[in-house]
Amino acid sequence: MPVVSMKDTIRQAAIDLFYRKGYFAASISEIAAASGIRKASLYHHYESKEALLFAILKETMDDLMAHLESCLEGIGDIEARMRAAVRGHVQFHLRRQKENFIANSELRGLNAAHYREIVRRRDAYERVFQEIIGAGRRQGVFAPGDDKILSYAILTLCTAGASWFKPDGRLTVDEIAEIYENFIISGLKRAERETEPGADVPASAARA
Amino acid sequence: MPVVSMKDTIRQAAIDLFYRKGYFAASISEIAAASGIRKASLYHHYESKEALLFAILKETMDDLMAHLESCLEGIGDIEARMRAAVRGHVQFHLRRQKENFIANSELRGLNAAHYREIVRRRDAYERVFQEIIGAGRRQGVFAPGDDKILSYAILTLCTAGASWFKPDGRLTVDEIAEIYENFIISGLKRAERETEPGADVPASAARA
DNA sequence: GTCTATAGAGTGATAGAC
DNA sequence: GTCTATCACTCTATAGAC
Repeated sequence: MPVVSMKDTIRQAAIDLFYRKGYFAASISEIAAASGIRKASLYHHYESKEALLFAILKETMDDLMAHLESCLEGIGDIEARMRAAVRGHVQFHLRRQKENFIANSELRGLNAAHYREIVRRRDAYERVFQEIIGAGRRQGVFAPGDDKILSYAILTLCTAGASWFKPDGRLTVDEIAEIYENFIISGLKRAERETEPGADVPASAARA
Repeated sequence: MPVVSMKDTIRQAAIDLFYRKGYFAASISEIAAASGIRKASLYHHYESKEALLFAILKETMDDLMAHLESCLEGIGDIEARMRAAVRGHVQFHLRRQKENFIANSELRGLNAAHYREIVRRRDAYERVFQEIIGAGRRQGVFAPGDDKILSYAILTLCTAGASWFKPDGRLTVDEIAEIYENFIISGLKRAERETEPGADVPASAARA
């Protein structure tokens, strides 16, 4: 048995090319060449280009959820749970930068059935954050706000880190995670308190 | 003179298709068809597909910067400046959703010279935010932090709003802008204060 | 300013030998 | 499991008539 299978070699080559050029701009020929085989041989391992994209996205989403669950295990306090969730999210995105970038930008390359499968996983992941935000809000730990919008805000904030992060740059993964952690906890605790003290914000309260 | 020129019609068709399918997945034929002409005629108005993309991105970035400057005009107070900048950024991104989405995801479609031109504009825009953050930090209005990382955080946070916002949805542009405004001001004021009271955070202060 | 026609290259995918 | 050869198609872009 080889140290890494050709299937994994192709996967890695595809991740690299999809990240650098985008799914549509990267060709099967290029992926095959980067894997050291001809393009016809690639079809022995993956039945289509779209299947290769789906395999990458599916594994990334499953690993992301597993990582979140392991980060939250045994933690009860709401603020601690949010800190752990944010830290885990940032860590995963910075450590597996390319795959996560693809997972956030190349969903259009999937067929309808595969698209639904990935979105279902993404929704389940977001729901974990929404539940923590909602629980914190009900306990009075976090200020009133819109759970969904705040969850999108938090997740995209951390996810975006993956687009500028350089592994050998000025800051480490943990330093960046800590900056985000504090920024988010502060934002959640005080957001809107000054304008709507103690009350939930009605969606209809439009400003002029 | 027609109400809208063919050049503008093509531009709008391209914005719509680049937004929905991505730059590489959208073809010149489709853009021409959506504009009511044949593909050969399109080349009378734009010399290449890449030139069409560049025209869209350049105008979007110029308008974005002009909008920011008009939002900040005559405002001196740092917190008020940050609030105005965030509000302006969110407004522009939600009101011109498609163009901004393209500007944040299709830079890879540009040639080297055009890429540099757009990045130069983006950097100038980010610098306005970094200057406000830095001034606030020095005045003690904002907590110590890393100006660049915080500016990326703030901008991507608001930009991301454009990816889920629906113009006829539950919340208005101004409601969303206000949520972000408060979240960000809270995050800036207290971020890291608890862990590093009163001191600037050295980049080398790694956590275990 | 728009058209038809086409050049020239590259695409994802398949057939079948080894 | 990898190869060569090829299919059927699409792509961006150009030539030249009207």
